Amino acid sequence: MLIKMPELPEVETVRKGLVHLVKGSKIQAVDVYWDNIITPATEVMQFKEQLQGQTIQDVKRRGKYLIFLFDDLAMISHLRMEGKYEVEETNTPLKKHTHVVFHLTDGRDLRYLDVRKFGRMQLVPLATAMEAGGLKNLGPEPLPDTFLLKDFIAYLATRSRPVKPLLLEQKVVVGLGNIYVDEALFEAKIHPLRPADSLTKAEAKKLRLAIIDVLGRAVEAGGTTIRTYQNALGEAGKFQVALNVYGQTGAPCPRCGTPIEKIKVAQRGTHLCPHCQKLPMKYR
DNA sequence: ATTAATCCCTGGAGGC
DNA sequence: TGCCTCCAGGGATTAA
Repeated sequence: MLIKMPELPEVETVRKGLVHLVKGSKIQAVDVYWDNIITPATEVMQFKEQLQGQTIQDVKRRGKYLIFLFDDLAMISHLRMEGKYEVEETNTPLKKHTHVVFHLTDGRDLRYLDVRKFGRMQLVPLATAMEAGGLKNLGPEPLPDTFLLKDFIAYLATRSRPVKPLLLEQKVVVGLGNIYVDEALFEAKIHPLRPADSLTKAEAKKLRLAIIDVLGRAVEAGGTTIRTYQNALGEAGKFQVALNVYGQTGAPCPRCGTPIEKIKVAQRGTHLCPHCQKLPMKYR
């Protein structure tokens, strides 16, 4: 099973690679080949002009977002499904699906590639960079000290919608994508369609630990298996984490042997074990 | 205010 | 082989 989309663990690996390769580099000029990558797309000119002469002071991460800190402003970048960064000598031919090129003053380019063109970049003020744009209203990072059980329980109690789409909102906690949310719900033995406010405290406790565990293990794997920072940053699919349910339709559940089922939940493919993750009749 | 639906995109898979 | 249709999905936006 190849993991294609950059989840939080890969974004963190990309961030480290960017720091390693382009921190301290100065932008000479920017080329944009697909305006909709830039938010708002009507301000591509300003985007190019404002970045000219700026030095990359640091690269941060919040949830699945990257935040480039420059001298006078910041850039929020989301890779969405298939976005990736590469560093190449500026005379190297552009690969297909290259949409934004940051020409650096040292003869290299930082290039953004994205087959689906779903990724986005947005310039924001430096002072409020970590709360701007899509970073507004984000939930806590999926760590024991920031993702607190009491807050999780309180949040769940206020929502009646199914727990899976709630977790994908990035509001109760950040970092879960369609893959790891299925894995976390399986680990906690909770059906994706369970109304959030129907979870017991014991279930919330298990689910919180499962989320922290699944993403934490993936971060570790993502940090160890991407081989090089030489030029390809965050080339997707390099890390392998044992997936129990995602993409395992029909395969035996690792816990009980029941065939894994695939259903639709809020327009998303959803994998689960019908024996381990039971849904009471009243919620069907 | 909450929640569901729509949209953005392309490549790959499956049908014929 | 080639053409067609359908599907995948994060999050912003729009509708209900």
